[in-house]
Amino acid sequence: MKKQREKEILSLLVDRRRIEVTELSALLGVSQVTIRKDLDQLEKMHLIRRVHGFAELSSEDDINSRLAWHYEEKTKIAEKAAELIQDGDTVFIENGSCCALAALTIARTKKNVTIVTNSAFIADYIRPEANGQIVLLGGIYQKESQCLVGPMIRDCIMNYHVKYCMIGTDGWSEKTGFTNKDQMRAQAVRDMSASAEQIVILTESEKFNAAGTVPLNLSRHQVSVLTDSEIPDDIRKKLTEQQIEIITA
Amino acid sequence: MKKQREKEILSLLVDRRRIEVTELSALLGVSQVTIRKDLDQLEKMHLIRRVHGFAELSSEDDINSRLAWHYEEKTKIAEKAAELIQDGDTVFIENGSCCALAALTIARTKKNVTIVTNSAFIADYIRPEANGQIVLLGGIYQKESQCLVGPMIRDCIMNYHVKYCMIGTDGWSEKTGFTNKDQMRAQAVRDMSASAEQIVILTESEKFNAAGTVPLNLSRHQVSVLTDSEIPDDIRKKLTEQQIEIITA
DNA sequence: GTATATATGTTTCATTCGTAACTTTTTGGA
DNA sequence: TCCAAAAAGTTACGAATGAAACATATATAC
Repeated sequence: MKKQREKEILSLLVDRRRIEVTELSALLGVSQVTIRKDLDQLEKMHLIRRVHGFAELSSEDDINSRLAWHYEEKTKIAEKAAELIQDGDTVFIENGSCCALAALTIARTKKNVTIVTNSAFIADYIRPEANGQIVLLGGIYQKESQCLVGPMIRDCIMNYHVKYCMIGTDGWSEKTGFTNKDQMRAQAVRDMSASAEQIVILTESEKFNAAGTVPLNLSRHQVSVLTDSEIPDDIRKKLTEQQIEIITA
Repeated sequence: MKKQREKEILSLLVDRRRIEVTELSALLGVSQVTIRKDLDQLEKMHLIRRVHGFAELSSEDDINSRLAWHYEEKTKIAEKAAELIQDGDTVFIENGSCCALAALTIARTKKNVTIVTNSAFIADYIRPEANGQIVLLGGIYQKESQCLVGPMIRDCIMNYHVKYCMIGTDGWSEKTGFTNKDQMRAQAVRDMSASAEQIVILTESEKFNAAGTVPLNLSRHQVSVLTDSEIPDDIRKKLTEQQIEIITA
């Protein structure tokens, strides 16, 4: 299968954080030159960083390194998300690795789409590819996540009303619904959602295993979940009972 | 003199964009290893990028590469700018290479300073060093300059009122005053200035040689210029006649 | 003034790097 | 089914790299 080896390299890196070129070459049974070409590719996609003799994941809690985890599923989810968008649309995209990939896919495949986001990471990430407008919402800059939070978000978002707001999550449970790690970011999500007709949650099915700490409380909105096909049937059933639409990529 | 050689490397790079390690070594009469150590240093400062066998400036119209040009003067100007700020202050900083250095210097040397900026570049640039808060103003994201413009800036800035607003410029003449290349960014400067008591323009004296295309029209504000000591006497005189204070670094 | 540390620069060497030319595998028509 | 073009992988090699051990200059303390 195409790119199979690149995925293996990624999952090895997710485990080990740092591997020598020589070791990769031995492990995967191909020449070092081949490995280097793969690594060059992965570096172009910002998934890894190269140093003399090694390859390593970008940096600890960077979105880039989170992208390496379950990259294939995320790619599929992002492609499906892009299908929701038409040329010329405006869409809200919140912070998170799935969202970043979705934004990139939209920027690459659609024409003249305005992407409104509270993520400085995403703005920079799609910068080289975007042909439409990028709008960054103002706020307090969270240094680790590179996203913007705080009351300014609400002031900024009032200038817009859109159909789709794409958001990430770090967990789910039947009681809490979708969750998040951070109060400030959760509030940013709510503020952005308030000016959108429909919330689309982008997440790998694995996240359904456990809930995070801060419930997003999105119950008043029309919510869809866009996830991979591995989502278990029982969870699928529970989500449907809660009037949440499920789209699988 | 300390770091003399690094400066020479920089100015060579500004001319040529791309030089081999071997050539640098021959030109400056030191070993390749020494050159490599210098280049490692410069890369740490984000002034250059290294590729196998070469060193090159970051990328064409990136702020990083503009930093390499007159780096020494800019450093001095940035240090002087930082002296204006006290621990705990809030300061506006606009986009531009001098401003980026000033923001970095403030972040490094002051405690708990809130930096409010319309430059996503600066937010990211000072991210690792900042101990205080960074606030990014919302707006349309200009892809090349990574700064934010448009009417949203005004909405965001209304939440603040500060003493100093630090801005860059690309030129000056007696008739136009300070200028800029871009209407949108000029308006962002005006909007930010409106909530500040004093405008501080950070610029190398070289910029006084010619005016750009878009006048900033700052005449209603108290304006200071922070520049290097090479500013010619006649210009110094003209600025003083226009009630513009001159601070030399 | 001398000794001790610290920064700067050099030499050497095994290892890694990118490029080019060549081989194998996949792909997509006729 | 077969063939040509494109993609993926390999081999080979000179040049560039980082690390370590050593040398020299500069600063700091006593």
